[in-house]
Amino acid sequence: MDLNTEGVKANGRRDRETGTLGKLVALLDLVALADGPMRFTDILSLSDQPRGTLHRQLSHLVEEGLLEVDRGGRYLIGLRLLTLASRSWARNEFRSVAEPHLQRLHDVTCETVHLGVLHGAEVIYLDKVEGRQSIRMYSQIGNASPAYCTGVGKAALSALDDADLAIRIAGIGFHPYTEQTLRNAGELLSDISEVRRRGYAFDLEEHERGICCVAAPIRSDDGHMLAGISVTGPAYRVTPQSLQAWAPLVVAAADSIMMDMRNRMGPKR
Amino acid sequence: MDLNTEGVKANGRRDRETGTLGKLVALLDLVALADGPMRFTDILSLSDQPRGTLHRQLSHLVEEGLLEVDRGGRYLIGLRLLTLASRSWARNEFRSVAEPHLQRLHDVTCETVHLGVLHGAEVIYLDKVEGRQSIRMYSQIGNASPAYCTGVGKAALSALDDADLAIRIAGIGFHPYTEQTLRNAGELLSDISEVRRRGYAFDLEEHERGICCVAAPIRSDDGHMLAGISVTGPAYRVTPQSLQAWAPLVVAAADSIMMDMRNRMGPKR
DNA sequence: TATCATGTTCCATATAGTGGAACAAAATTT
DNA sequence: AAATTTTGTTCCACTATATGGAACATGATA
Repeated sequence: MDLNTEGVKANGRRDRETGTLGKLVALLDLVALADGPMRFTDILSLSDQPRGTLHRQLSHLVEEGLLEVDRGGRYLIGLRLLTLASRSWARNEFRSVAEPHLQRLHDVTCETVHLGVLHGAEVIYLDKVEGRQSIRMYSQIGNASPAYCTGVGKAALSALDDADLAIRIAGIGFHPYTEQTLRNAGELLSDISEVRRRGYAFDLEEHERGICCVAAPIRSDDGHMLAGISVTGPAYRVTPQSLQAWAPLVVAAADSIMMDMRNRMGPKR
Repeated sequence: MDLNTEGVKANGRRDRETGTLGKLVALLDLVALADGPMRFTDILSLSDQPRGTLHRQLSHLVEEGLLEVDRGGRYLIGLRLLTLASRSWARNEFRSVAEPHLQRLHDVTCETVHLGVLHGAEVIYLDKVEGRQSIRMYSQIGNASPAYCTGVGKAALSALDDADLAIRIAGIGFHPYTEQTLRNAGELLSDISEVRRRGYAFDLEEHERGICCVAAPIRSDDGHMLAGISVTGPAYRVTPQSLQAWAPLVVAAADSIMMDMRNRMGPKR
């Protein structure tokens, strides 16, 4: 994980777009973040490129399949990205090691189970096992959320040493998603010391109203990668008591995943 | 969809890597296709770049989060791609329109339902609804498969006009995945005329032994995008008779998706 | 038809990528 | 332990590629 702070915001996104690639990726991001296809002029006003330049950049991205153009000449993210990403996901060792454990955790709790990795001060969800009962909700996989208001995020942060923690927390812009959202570094730090003490983290409607979870951290042996798993459910069904009851199970599953990873890594490949 | 054939192979992948971006994307592809993390030298031997150049290219990709380096200095696809791709997936209008129909089809058949779009001569799977009974298999989403040996692919191809069809079929390299795989353009064309006649396609273990499906084509109103849906199951459970019985349902679902798309698109946004 | 907004192409210039070679660091052999 | 090979990183003159202003299209609106 990258500890270099210069030019990198707390959310992990780059600041100064350097080089040809940087500019193109920034464009990709711009289009991906929009909530629909964008017309040339929309992009023009958001990027600060001259028209000729922008036009060529977009053309190149389209040529490579990273962007697509719909019949209205509007740009949207291309399927090539989906293909690239899916391969990486399918072959991700961490994810595949964790999978059976997530499944088991789901079988016991009957609630949604998440696996996420820490990236800067964000959590990126790598996998989830959904409750059969729930309607199929917006797929979380690949989604990046702030670490400070998610169970997985706080669990993962709790596994950092203080120096590293301080660096990552430094640049967080605390956004009050709900009334329960932690409001500043102080609140986050004290929550994290709680998490360290007991070994698991809660998210009690801190990111989204009506959504709660328990989460436990996963340390890779070398501390190079931090992750977490969580059991999540709607507040009307999942009480603090049930979360509390599940905590040991979540911690145990996290530990098992750690063990499996160590064993898998062991026979130096 | 791109009808330009020069420099584009039948499988849809580009031939001549032009420009800075092209070379970098080719590298990404190379790493994504490998079945594990790659060391610098591995990549060096596969790409035909000089060492200095390759090193800088990789560094740039890593800087942008498109690649990552593990503790052993090996390269693998970065999570940034997953995040980008997931956004595109979640906001894909086609996918979201189709979703309830896929779900319904699954509820009736209790087998796996797929949605895929045609891209050149490949099918890219956009969504799937899995059987509860089956173990969670390798996720197909984002995966690209040859059109000529998949139900969705043949269904989508059948919706093309002859000229377009000829162009796409021209460069296909027919690979005999199983004994049932169509072996050449002639076999494919005659199969497709069958599909056109009856309105739906079968895949009887043509791509993977023991896997069968029925599929129906989805035409977007302007013919700009072609897709298909299928109901897939293991041969021991799914007989040709059950496939035959499901065919009208699949066709009906495909038609409904088309209608919904048309309505959604209608109010010119 | 005239006008304005939007999208595309061109080309001299500046910039960023290139690749050979030299350097550094491990891993392996002697 | 020294020598050798294999692997990874840095440097810099050179050149391919991206840049961006302006001119050219296209299409929508008045």
